Amino acid sequence: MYRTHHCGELNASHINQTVTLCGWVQKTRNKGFVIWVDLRDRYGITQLIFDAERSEKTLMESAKNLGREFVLQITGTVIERASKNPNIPTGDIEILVDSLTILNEAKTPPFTIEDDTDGGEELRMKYRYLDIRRNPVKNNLIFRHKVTQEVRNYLSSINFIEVETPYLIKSTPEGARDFVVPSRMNEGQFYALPQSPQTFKQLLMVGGMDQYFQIVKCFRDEDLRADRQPEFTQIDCEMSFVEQDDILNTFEGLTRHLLKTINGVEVGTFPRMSYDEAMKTYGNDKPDIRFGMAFGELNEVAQHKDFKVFNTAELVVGIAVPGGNSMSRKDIDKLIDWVRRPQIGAMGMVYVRCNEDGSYKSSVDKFYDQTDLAKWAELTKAKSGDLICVLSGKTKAVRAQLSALRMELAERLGLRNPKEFAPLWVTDFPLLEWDEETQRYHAMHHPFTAPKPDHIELLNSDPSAVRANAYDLVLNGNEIGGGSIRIYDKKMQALMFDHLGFTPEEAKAQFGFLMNAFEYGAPPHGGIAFGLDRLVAILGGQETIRDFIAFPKNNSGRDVMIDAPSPIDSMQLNELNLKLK
RNA sequence: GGUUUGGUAGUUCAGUUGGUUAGAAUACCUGCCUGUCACGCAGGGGGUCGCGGGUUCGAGUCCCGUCCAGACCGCCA
Repeated sequence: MYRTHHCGELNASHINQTVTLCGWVQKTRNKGFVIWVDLRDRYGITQLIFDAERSEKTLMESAKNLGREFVLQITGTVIERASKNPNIPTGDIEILVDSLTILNEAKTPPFTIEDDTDGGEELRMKYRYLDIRRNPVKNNLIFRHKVTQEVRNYLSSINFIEVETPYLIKSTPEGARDFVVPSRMNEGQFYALPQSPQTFKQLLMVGGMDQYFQIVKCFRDEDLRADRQPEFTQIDCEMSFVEQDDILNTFEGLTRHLLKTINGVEVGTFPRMSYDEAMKTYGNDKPDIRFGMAFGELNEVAQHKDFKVFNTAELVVGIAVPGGNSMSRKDIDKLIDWVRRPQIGAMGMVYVRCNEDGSYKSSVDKFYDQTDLAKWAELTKAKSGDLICVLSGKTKAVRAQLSALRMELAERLGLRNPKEFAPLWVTDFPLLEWDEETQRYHAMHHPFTAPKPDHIELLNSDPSAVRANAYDLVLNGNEIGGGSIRIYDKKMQALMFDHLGFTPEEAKAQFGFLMNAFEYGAPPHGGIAFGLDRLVAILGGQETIRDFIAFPKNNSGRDVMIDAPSPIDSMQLNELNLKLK
């Protein structure tokens, strides 16, 4: 047996016991007459003591030569410290070491293994195994484990069955780019890694599994972000014989359970908001509702004056920034520069100062009097001391711009409290979305989403008006889950592919297996998938998912530790019948 | 593909208008230190200023190109 105890568990009650510990050298403090060594493992830190008076000379010598991150096994006696450290759980005791075994030596690590490390992102990724020794990363991984454990417990307790689905599947042109895998045995043919187990979980419903879930890796070959990795994990779920409400209630239950067991937060019934309403009120289909700053549409009161910019705009819309009137002219100018950055793309910004005395001072006083501005304040729910920011232009673009401004200001004002959780269901998503590039409709969710029954008629007359029983679960301004009621009728599915521009032959070649299955008694079904990485990060109070993934990829999709992707040798290429350009 | 910020000691960073031998902190090494725990004190070693080119009497600093990294936009059914 290597050890009798962990480095985090010993306290005054263990005094006089002989113990054996294993761990890494966090730090040595050599005072000459006495050497202290902080020994660290997953559970904590225990102080070892080597003493000129009480320890053998050879032992003192070996202790002197210990370097950071050496791996040790020590046996010694738990003794009370002469001077205690109230800051750590083991601070009352230390181990007077009798025997010391160096299990492994270590080079000096390239960054310090401490909570506030001096290491930069790139270095930490290259030596991720050292990074994982640090508390913040270690604790995130443990946190993630707790979340997945709770998910499995909860779903299992309500009759869900976890089923694994294949990773080597078929490439489809819809949606994100596929990662492809060449097949050696089938010359010139490729598998694709799943972007989601979507069709398989539907086939499991046809197979009568009734309530399925899977914590599963998915793959999308698209550019990365702080909250996006090319391989990521979903909590993928599907249910048979359900309506939208059944699914929303079931997974509201799961989410509430997680918030309670993981965060100790009790949340009431989740509010629901239609997609159209979310776009109108927050300019965004994943609004952060922890704070107000709802949009006020000002067309009625701001147009038909002499201000051309507004008169020619499709939408004039503003938000009230709480306490924003305290901003200096310079601050506001900076804010205007901010919205004019190409990433935001606004042409300019009109502002109204809401003075304490109830008067208004705007950047467009030439065109609007106090009565006009009072109406703006009413529509944006601005109070005295606020600043109203107004943007105008094409509806879609302006909403995106003002939404970005709203989030930025909320961040600056500290309104995005990571300890506060505001879940929201966004429902009634459009079924289809016009794509300018390919000049055709795309499925907004995916091509298996059912239109609302009373909207089927609209498919021919006004496709973009068709709404689906599709929904997203939004938490603190992040989409953490999304799903829909599926099509389970072959004819309906064929009609859907038709609207998406598939010929019947293409539809059959790519999704024939699904439509065939629908001919053998497919139950009505629907489901949802949660982005686990994102969910875990947000429950953990962060928005970047990388430190909740043991071995993440960098911005260019590289694993800098193992140096992947990398070329393969010509033997391998030959075997796969591949030739490089 | 685009916008933007950065790349200087092992590490995190500073480096003024282009001007002497490129600095600080920390880490590392040596010595000292009778209770440390961010230990302290004294000393020491450590640099292809990402790479290539240009301007100049002179470039870490200015210009062009390029590579790498971060954030964001496009993209992500």
